[in-house]
Amino acid sequence: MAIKSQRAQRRTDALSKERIVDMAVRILDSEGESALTFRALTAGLATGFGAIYWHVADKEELLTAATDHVLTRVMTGVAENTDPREAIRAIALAIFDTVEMHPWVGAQISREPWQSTMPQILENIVRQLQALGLSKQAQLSSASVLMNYFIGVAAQISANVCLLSRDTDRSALLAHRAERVGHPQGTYPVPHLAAALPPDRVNRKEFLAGVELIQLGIATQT
Amino acid sequence: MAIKSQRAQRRTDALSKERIVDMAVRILDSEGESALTFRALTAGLATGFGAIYWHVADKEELLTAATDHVLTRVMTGVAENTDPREAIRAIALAIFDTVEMHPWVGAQISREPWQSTMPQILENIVRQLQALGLSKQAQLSSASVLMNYFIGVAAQISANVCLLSRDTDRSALLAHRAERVGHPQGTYPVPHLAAALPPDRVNRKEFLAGVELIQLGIATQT
DNA sequence: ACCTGAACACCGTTCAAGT
DNA sequence: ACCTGAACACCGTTCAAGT
Repeated sequence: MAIKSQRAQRRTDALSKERIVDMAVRILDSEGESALTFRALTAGLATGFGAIYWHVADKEELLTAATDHVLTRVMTGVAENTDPREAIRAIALAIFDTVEMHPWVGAQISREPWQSTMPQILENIVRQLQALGLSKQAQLSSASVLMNYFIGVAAQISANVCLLSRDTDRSALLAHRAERVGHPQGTYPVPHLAAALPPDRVNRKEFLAGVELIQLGIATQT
Repeated sequence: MAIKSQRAQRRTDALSKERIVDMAVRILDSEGESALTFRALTAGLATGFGAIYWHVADKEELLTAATDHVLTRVMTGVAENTDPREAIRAIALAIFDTVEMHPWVGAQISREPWQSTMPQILENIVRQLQALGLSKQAQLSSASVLMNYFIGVAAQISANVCLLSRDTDRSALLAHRAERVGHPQGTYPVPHLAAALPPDRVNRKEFLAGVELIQLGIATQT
């Protein structure tokens, strides 16, 4: 009933960029990146192509807006007035959890790293590094390592989710992997390691261990 | 003349996966990722679609094969019997230079990190970390940080090259960036930093500084 | 076994036309 | 100003047909 009255309203409430982005995020979350087409959008919003293109220039702009929307909501308020090391840890975890909840964000981050919210996150990290008393030079390389580590992990998570959703079962994926890994160069010293290390689901604990390793490196710069 | 005789031969020398991959690499290098279509391939090889699909299953397989081809050639012989720290440095530089020479490799690496040659590189890195005497646990997180840093940088390089080739001139790109960065959250403490840090061309020196920072972190684990 | 090329399904995007 | 939807250009992929 509530739905029906909303449907009746649908010509009353104007189409806005916000509503388009909301629908895009809903589609991306529920059916994955390949399901976000302009046709699916027009169907979900009950409009035509032109209506969407009136509010949004591109599919690219739509994707960055969606990423922006999800990331900013998570990043606001994170890392307020705590210890810099803790703040960096909190930022890292916020990114990790977001990408694991919305894998398409990971792909988008690695595709266009400096659009959307990423510059703000970078700036936040730099502020923490400043608080640690690092030199400008050390700030630069430290921030670069942290950001690129995040981007790399994000890309990996979304890639793994993509593979998992395509191949129906795990065993097929692993067989597929072993097959591709096994052959290429003749002798292959530690195949079990290479087959085991690329984790199907990047571990939160492992991710944090990486962050802490980087922080150890940063600590030597203070 | 040499070309003509080669053209006459074209039905004599069989189409092979290797020749297809070679042509793919040539197209990717000269005209970028968006230019690699099956139509361009058939035109370049003077065949039909079916001929290509006979040797190659997918566009995905074609891209991983192309990445494989470029990466293995660079990685073979790198880091033979030197100091582990030097070896890791050499691996890092090899990846960096490859991606800068073939930006599409960067995109592919971040899209499918564990197909193609990446597992071998990972395995090589783990061997170096083993030589440093790290514990299994430390090997894991150290290798993860290094690999993901590489993947993140690779993604960034290819993204920047994409942007640069799309926007004709640099100033337009920077203005575009400043516009997107300036607004989003009201106050924005260090805007010049955020505008300056995302480097249009990721610096080799900065990249190496990051590697060394990570190595400092690794050194605390020994 | 290996190759050809018309045909199919499906994209993003445009644009004349409506309100 | 804002919306509609047919139409366009361009993909990856298939497949009946050839050699």
